[in-house]
Amino acid sequence: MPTLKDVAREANVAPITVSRVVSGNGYVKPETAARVQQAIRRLGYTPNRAASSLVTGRTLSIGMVVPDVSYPFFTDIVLGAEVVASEHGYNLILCNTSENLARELTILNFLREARVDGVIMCSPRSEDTVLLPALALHRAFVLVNHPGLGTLGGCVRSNHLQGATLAVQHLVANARKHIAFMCGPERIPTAQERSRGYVHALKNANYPVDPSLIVPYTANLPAGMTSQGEWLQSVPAGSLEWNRIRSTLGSLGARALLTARPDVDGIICYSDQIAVGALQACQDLGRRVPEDVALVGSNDLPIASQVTPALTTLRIPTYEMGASAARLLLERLADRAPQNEIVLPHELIVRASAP
Amino acid sequence: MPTLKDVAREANVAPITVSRVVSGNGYVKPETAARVQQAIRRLGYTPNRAASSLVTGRTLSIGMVVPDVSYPFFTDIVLGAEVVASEHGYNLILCNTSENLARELTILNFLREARVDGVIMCSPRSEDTVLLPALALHRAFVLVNHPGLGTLGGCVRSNHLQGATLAVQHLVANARKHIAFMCGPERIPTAQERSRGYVHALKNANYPVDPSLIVPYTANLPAGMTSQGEWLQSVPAGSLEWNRIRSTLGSLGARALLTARPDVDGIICYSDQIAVGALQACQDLGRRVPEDVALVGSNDLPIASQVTPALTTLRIPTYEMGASAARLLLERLADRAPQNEIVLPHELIVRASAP
DNA sequence: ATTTATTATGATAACGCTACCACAAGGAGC
DNA sequence: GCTCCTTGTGGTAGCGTTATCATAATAAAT
Repeated sequence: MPTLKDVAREANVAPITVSRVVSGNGYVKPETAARVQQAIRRLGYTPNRAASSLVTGRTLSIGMVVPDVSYPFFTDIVLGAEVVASEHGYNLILCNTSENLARELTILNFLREARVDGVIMCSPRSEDTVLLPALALHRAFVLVNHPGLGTLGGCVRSNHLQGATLAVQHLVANARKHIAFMCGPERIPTAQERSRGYVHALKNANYPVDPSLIVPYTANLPAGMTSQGEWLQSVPAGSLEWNRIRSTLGSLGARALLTARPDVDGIICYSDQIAVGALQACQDLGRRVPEDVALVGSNDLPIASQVTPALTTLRIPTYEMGASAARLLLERLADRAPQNEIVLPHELIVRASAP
Repeated sequence: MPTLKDVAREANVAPITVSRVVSGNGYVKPETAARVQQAIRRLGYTPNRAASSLVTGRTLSIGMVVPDVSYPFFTDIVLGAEVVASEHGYNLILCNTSENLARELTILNFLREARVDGVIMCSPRSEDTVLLPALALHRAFVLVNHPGLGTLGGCVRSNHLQGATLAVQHLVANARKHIAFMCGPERIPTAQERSRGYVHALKNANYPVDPSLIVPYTANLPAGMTSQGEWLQSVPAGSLEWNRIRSTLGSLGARALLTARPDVDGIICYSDQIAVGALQACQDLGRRVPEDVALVGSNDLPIASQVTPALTTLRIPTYEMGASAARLLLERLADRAPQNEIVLPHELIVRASAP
């Protein structure tokens, strides 16, 4: 593979001149530049980023860590971050933790070996006391949907209390009397906040908070399993299976809920997949949606608009969150006095499942 | 950030000795190694891959190019490739073309700058005459679902004729008389092969091949657009919207088909998303599925089992395809006499939409 | 005419790591 | 004794690039 030196020889200039032409820094006479460009094309020269970043100390790349790229919610965040990053000449190194706790640290270490300029991390599940030191080893980092790690890094999150309030008030305005909530995986900060948001919103609406209307996520795992992660690891690898698991949990949970509490006439779910499962449970049990039970999902996944009846759901500005995370990180890399936290609002998308 | 030299000084050895401890190559006395390990931990040393690969000429990384990471079909392929790659000490650099033709070449060039050891490319859409030279610049490459680029690279694909035959014969056995096919995007090799597979399978079953039963993909694009790609680029970025577009196309196409040919009693679709759209069209037009119209999708996406009625669909061994692609690439990198092509079979998953 | 700034090019020395060669100590085999 | 092999350690050079300083020619300002 041709090097900068080869090009220099071919164009009869010093290597440094070729470097200037390629990087666009420094003065080069137009004719000289043209001669160099020609040599580059003739030899098929492509610069070596490794060598370059060795000298400059910057890789112009950002580590992006997500639990599951295939989950459209994260895909959109990645997309937003990627657009902003590439506008500034950075590219993303996309890393999948596969919802696997240990992999979070492995990946952070890998990104350190790659000497990425910064890290954007989505919904980490590791203990903060383990995670923070590992993150702090990086030049800069931004967390998405994981508040409370101080000012060492930035944070972008959506307003779960406001979102939950939208959902609860929609059902209240619909004259629903017994509004249940189906929780997400306990370890995930987002899931915790949505649960809290539901409780707050109910209180604000002067509804009693009845524990029997709150369905914990792990309540319906197969015998012997204590977390969703465990279940996910147990199936032959593959995200196709994972989606089924998520919705199966919703189905089991809703069935138990509706059997124990037949008076429930509204269910707010941590995710659209859980809502899809709940929808199936309703159909199995002969409850009409939305007449008997109103259903609200979250994240506005593609599936939300594809099931019948289509799901009313909370849309989170995922693309904007990714873009904001990248902007926050770039500010930190530039050592500009950075904003620490950005909070974005949810939006209620009203469809047939809760009109 | 501490370097190998710093560790060497701390442990009172030569830099090269530290290198040997880290890489595990060469002889080091156990006590020396322990002292070095201690120094590494004390300083928080992490090796610099850029520097290392500059010397060794290998990055131990593989470029993986896919049109859309969020599409579960590709996610699974990526997963398979990743597992095999990491078993051999390689990691994947995941790149998204966003179904964008120009980005295929941009990305191949980026991967060259990164000096990846090889490239796995999924369903490229660029012209072969443009793509092949760009791929040939890499040390080794493997194409997934894109046959016919000779022996310069490897190829992994699924057997579309066999798959189509499964689907057609299933409907024939079900006494369906007028079996239609809804095509995928014309440019995509996979779509072309599935269309060909359908025609072959019909012929083999002694069914007439009626052009009015073949619904081209672009027939139902909005006015002024000539390709799906164009439509995808036109919406505000984001894969969520894309999924809706894919299924909308299916809905429009099926509606036109069923209006023009009311006698159609079976539809085979290029993808599950198109099938979901077709399902909606059937419901809108008052056709019962599967009584009046049997529906077969493809790829066994999560949505296939989540709609009502659940979709009969062709499952493609995606995980295995990714794993095979990685194995093929690693063989090529090791200069072992490599297999050129691996063809994997489809499997028919029978559900309610075509029992 | 002299100073100052701008344009244009190059020589040299790193960046952090490993390949290659060299050397030495110890044991095995003749 | 000698050769040969294994084990253990280090010196030196170089991978492909850019930062830094140096030099020179031209242009602009005094």
